[in-house]
Amino acid sequence: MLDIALFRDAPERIRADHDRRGLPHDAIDEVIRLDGAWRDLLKATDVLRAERNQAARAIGAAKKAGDQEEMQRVLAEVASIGERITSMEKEVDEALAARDAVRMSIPNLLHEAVPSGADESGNTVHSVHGEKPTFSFEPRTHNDLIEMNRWVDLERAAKVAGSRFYYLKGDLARMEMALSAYAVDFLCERGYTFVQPPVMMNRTAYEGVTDLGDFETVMYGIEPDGYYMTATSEHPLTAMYMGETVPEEHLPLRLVGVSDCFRREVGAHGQSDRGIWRVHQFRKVEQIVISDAEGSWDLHEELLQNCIDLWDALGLHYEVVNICTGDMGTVASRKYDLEAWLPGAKAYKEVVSCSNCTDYQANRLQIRTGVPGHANQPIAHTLNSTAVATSRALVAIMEQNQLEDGRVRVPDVLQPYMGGQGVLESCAF
RNA sequence: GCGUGGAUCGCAUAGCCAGGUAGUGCGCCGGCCUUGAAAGCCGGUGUCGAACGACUCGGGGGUUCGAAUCCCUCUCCACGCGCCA
Repeated sequence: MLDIALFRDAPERIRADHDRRGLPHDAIDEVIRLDGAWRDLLKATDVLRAERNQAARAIGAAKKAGDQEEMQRVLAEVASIGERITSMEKEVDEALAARDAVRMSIPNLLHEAVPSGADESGNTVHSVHGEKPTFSFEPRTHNDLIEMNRWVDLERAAKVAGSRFYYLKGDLARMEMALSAYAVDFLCERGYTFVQPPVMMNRTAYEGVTDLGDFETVMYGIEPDGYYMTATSEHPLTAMYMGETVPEEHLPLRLVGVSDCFRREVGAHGQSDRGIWRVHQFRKVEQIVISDAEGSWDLHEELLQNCIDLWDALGLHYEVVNICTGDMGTVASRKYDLEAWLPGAKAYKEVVSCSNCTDYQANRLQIRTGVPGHANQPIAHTLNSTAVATSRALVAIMEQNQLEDGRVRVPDVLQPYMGGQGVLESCAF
């Protein structure tokens, strides 16, 4: 959510941003109009309340003085004012909610380096890493590999849970744990603090970190308790400091979280999404940074560099993509994706997303930086980046490291986490 | 799950029983004083607002002319009991 002061003092900055995105200005004008209406209503209500407060004080004074007559006179005078205030207050609340409903739909201001483009075809390649692997045989898709090795049981998961769930079995399940542990260790060595967050959040906290539409299409709701399963540890980790001032001596706050992620994936269908590429539950190691405004762009580059070093260490071939205006979404000001090469699918596909949300999330969450206790503390900046989403990283490793017989070579850096095992063997059942 | 006690300004605390301008200490900011600092003294120190003013005592609702204070409800915390990996 953008600072309301931008709408009042510098709406031309928001308009210029909408021009880059190819969006009309209607919503901006609507916010400005609704803000004016809210402020007028609030002012009128304040006048009424001032009247009531004055009367209440007069009654108190008359009572103390023992002047029954004066007390009764003032009482009669303000008899109906309470009801009027109550109904005005309701209007004020509605006016503010109406303003913010539209304000919430307005996306973050884009960084100037974001390339222009209408959709994902406008994304530009930032850099290419590793060598495209070559095979002396026709490489299989991960779907073939998990099936022939019995590493994933989709049918029984569908029986027990539903479609897009899976049992991860044997050596592949073991490598999943190795990946998580390796990525966490990797970031801890770089000064990130390991945090295991709750995987359910309440509605208030969740509204601070995501689009309202996500409640319909992404998150699972837990009734009767009113919790939501987290779609990524970005959400509980970013909301962690909601309503607080992070002391400047702790900045930037570098966190590495690991959690299972739960996504409804409403509307997602298709052959390309078979297997474990797009599923309702997967584990993800996530980088989160809370910083001040000055440091956030350097930290965005740091997050990307961590991903590059981590994925290089896994020995995989991938591209870093600079996301364009038309593919950006609401919250990020700038975003890089890592797209790994899948030899079986013969395509680069998204495995990492690295965003600087600037003050857009922190504004809604009211996360500030500075010295606690001071007035008007600046709003923090929040950044997030995948380190590894293990289900997708497993797909990339399986397809790039596959052997002719269908087994898979374990990346060197993961072998110490698997008792020195060098190759994934198939499951007996 | 049951019971008891709590939640007040950045922190700590008073006010609640008995409704009538949210007080005090610490911290922080500014001023006086000083070569400079400390101490001391004075003022300020939540939100909206140009200002008058309004709002703010965990959240929501109610009673009342008026609620931190009374009533209802929810959340969280502490302690005890019960249950439990």
